[in-house]
Amino acid sequence: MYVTIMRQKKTSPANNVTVLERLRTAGLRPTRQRLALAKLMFARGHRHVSAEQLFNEAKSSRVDVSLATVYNALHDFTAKGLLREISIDSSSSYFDTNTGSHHHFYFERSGHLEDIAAERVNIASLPEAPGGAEISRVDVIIRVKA
Amino acid sequence: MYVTIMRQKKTSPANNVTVLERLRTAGLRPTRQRLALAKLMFARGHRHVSAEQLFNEAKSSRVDVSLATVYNALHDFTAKGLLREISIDSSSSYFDTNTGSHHHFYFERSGHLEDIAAERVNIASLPEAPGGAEISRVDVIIRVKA
DNA sequence: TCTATCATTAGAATTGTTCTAAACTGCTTG
DNA sequence: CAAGCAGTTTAGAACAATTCTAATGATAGA
Ligand SMILES: [Mn+2]
Ligand SMILES: [Mn+2]
Ligand SMILES: [Zn+2]
Ligand SMILES: [Zn+2]
Repeated sequence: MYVTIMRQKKTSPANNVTVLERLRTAGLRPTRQRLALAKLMFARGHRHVSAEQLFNEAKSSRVDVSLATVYNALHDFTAKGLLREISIDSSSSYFDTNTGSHHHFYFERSGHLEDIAAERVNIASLPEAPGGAEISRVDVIIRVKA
Repeated sequence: MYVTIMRQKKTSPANNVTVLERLRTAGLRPTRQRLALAKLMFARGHRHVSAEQLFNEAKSSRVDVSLATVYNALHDFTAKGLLREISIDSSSSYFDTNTGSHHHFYFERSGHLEDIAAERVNIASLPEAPGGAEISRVDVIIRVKA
């Protein structure tokens, strides 16, 4: 048997390569599941996605992964700096494909998050952390009644 | 039977009156449970308390309330503006006795929250909310590696 | 190709929180 | 000071997000 039939959904080769390289560079084995999930996450622009959402997208795309794998992948990606985890509404957490410095609008009615470029928030001064502790990041969340 | 024996833990009358008035003013019936919980919450300075924490404090103080009542009270207090709910770590939410405008240090290791007076954070400029939506509040969270 | 290591999985378990529906209590009215 | 109703409390069940378990499967280096 020398023929392998490829029946995977077609995606742009460039996209494939990019995602594969991103995983390898991050030190993550590019398994079938992680590749598929990473493609779903990173294909379109920046997003704020919950585990449940990604799990459903996977199902819709006929990517057969378990929910545990979705959580594992999201946490692994986060640990390697490919994603950032955000908890605003304590009901569930979002994974942000935008890992650069930025802030958020939070639409209270819908629970939706929208990025704010770092430059659009001008912080003139901040207090120093108690005991000179290191600041790991500053999050600004603008809660909007909408 | 004309004698009612009072075996409640003694608290300063002033404190009692204050808490009772706060509940009444807020439009909340000052029930035995709410009074006890409000006293625990507001007795010492500003705090960030989880439902579980308050439930345990109640037990320690021999205040016999159910966990459902703790949740009900915390949410009722929040709805009436006596508390403010904060969700940073998605594992559970905190209730903040400081309802004025202020910000927070978040100690990532311990999960502890510490207030920052509003004046200590100087925001020079903020973007307008999309569609001119009303901003309900701006939260600044300084995450500290400690 | 072999194999150690790492990843995936189904389903059970855990945890914070909410729901249910019955018992109870604060408050107003007569 | 009843009576009675709306608002409250409660035990425990139910829920939903997430994590764990332990067995199976895949990856990558030798
Ligand atoms: Mn998480
Ligand atoms: Mn809540
Ligand atoms: Zn974002
Ligand atoms: Zn606070």
